[in-house]
Amino acid sequence: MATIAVENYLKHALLLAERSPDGLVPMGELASALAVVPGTATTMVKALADSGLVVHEPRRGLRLTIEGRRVALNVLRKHRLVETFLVNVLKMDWAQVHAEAEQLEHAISDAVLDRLDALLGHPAADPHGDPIPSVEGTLNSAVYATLATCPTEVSLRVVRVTDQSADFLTLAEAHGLRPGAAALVVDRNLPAGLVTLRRPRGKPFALSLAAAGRIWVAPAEAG
Amino acid sequence: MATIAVENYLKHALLLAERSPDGLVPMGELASALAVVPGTATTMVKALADSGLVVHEPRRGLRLTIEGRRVALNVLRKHRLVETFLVNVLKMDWAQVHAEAEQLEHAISDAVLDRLDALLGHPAADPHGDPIPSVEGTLNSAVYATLATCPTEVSLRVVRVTDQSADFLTLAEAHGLRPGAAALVVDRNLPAGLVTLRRPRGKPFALSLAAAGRIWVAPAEAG
DNA sequence: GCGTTTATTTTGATTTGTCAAAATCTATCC
DNA sequence: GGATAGATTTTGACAAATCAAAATAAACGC
Repeated sequence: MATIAVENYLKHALLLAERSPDGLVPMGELASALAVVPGTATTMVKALADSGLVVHEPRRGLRLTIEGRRVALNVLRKHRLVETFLVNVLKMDWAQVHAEAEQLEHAISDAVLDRLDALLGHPAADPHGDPIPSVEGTLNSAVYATLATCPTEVSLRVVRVTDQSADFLTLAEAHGLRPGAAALVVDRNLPAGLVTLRRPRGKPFALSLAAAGRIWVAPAEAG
Repeated sequence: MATIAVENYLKHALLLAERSPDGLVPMGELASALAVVPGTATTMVKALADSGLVVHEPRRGLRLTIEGRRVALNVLRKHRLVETFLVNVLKMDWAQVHAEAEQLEHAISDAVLDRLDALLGHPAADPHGDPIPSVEGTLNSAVYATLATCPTEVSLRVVRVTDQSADFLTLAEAHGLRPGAAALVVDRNLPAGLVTLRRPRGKPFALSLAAAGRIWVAPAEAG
């Protein structure tokens, strides 16, 4: 079995690879995602390469192998199903559950995972809207517009909030910006870096462009 | 926070201390409970003593300090509540859940623990009948008779099955010997090392004295 | 009471994952 | 085309947890 450290390296490598067009993950990015100095990442990546979980391209970065990706998806599936369980069943605050799931994702067996998945009704996404990898190992990575890029004055539905920090999630919650929520961009002021939003029956409020870019949306009528 | 290894040492020290009249746990017993070579246990116990979690009495054994006992009870509470959750909510096999809980007990936070406890209705014992320590840190350690020691031809109720091995639990399950089940000792043949039992509307069957000694019982009418 | 058995402790080595800091590439910029 | 800034790798060290095997202490038997 992969150790906790190995699972974490692979999980973060997957998340970074998904956001890179060619699947190549630079060492430095991996190191800072893991809060580790670059040299540590190099050492570990070489060990992972020896185990056939990644391919190390010296001075360029790393790529997950099929096997490495399989392990990473399994960890990510555990993480997101655990988050869903914590929010939907234990009624915990969605701003806290990321930290909890960081621990539990390494302790939960595949057998428990399957039961949990069934209990939750095989959800497609976690409470933040992050897609849950299927048992077969596919990850829905559809790309949506964000509040920073979508058309204005059009009815929207929040589909995903891509920030795990408790502070940001608490802020989003305070404005009702959870996946499924309806919203509308009233105005976007690029020079000022501000986006003005309105929720049904709510007052308009502003968000920074950076924050708006972390909230993914779809047209209100879409499934 | 205590590491996983530290939590395991303390948990096993507590379980062994409970079964020792003076609370002194010999090194060898601790080492074999942890499946570790004796020298390793010595090294670790000295480190635990430096942290104030145990008192090391050289060549005699160790004792938990108040603080060590507090940590151990917290781990044990997590273990047993997790087992209860796995059986009662996820409907897992009671023979498997011990192994699952061994991992989860180190990954679950106190916040999750509290929610779980509430969800389960603050149970007093896990599916094996092992008492669940309270949040305040008290452990009900009432001593019961076992099928190896109780009177014969008297109606009984199983209260606890003190063996974590999957094989033993599967056997007990096959005979319906779960906590709460009614049973009666038909005969006890000490020279042969055999106990003959009967369950309501069931055929008599035999168990070894060793196995019978792991099944705790109370008179049927008792609460 | 003295030797033998048994438990415990010591010693030296190993594995895993980490950091600090020096060395080494690579890309780019006039 | 050579200096330089940036990222990456190397090197040496360390902490945690472990094992193997030698050394030591305690208990027991007769």
